[in-house]
Amino acid sequence: MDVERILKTNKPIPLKGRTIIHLLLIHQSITEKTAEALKPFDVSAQQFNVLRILKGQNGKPANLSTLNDRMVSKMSNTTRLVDKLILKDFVKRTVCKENRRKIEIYITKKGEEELIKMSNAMLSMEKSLLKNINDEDLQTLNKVLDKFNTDN
Amino acid sequence: MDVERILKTNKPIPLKGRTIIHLLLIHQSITEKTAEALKPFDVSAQQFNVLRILKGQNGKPANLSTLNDRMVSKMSNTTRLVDKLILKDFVKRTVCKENRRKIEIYITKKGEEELIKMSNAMLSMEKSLLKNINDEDLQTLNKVLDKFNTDN
DNA sequence: TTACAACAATTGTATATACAAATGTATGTA
DNA sequence: TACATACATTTGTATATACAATTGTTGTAA
Repeated sequence: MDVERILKTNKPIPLKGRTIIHLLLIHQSITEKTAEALKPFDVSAQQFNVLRILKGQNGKPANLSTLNDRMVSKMSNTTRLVDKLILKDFVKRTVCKENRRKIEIYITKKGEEELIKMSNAMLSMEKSLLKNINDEDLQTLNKVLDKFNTDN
Repeated sequence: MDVERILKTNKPIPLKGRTIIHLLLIHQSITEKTAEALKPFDVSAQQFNVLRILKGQNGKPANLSTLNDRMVSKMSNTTRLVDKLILKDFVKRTVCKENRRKIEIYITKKGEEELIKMSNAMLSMEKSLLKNINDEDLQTLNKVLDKFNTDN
């Protein structure tokens, strides 16, 4: 990942700017590789994420707000995202008895089975992406990333 | 940026996976802050990027393929992206005399003036985002990021 | 009990992006 | 010259995402 080569420039890039660009380029790469890894299962990264969250519920249902809290995406998408997972028979949706405003979403047997395969594909993707980075470097990386100021 | 808190989980996340998620969360943050910084100028991050590339040409025009090489985005968008910049009178587009297949794109005076303001906004955004990270950490970060395996 | 605010999810619409096909131009070659 | 091929950009279409407005439900204060 040689930032200067990718941007096809010969003048040095300021450290802060270079860092940001570097992160954007790596994100680009992660996104592409994720899409590729999940392609055989016909799900998007976000759909995979929803399935993973539902799995983490250990049988308990999650409603849309909960899903949304644990995701990056916006609320309006979550409904349609779940719609697509229902079409694939990966999740079920029912109205919450206690509070009819809420929707409860469960992962199905089929969804769980597919999720296992997806997770394996994702793991080998991650392994490949990080194959040149040892655990010590990863620790260091995470430590620096922790320092990012992500609040406004 | 406490990954576990954001994902609202109490079980530890594997190092590799945590790193990927960490990067995705930071990207999310960069994207949001960038959009916010550029909002007063009514340009998207990609439009800003195009202007910056054109500025870097030092008066020489760039054609669409060149722009595309230096960008992350896909070719089909570049035409429409430039369309929008033309509407704002930030760039000009002419057919190349030597090779009528090619399109030459220049930044306008107005585009350059706005670009300076945009760049300042972006700089202070970057400064704010990285305010807790010193130069040594940034160097370390870049060194580890260099090790990412971004080829297929 | 009614009226109103808050909540949870959905829908509409505009904009952005991705992928494939189409258009117009140039080049090589038989 | 005529043809096929490659090049550079554009267009069409499907899908994704963002933002605002809407629907249906619940809680609560007068």
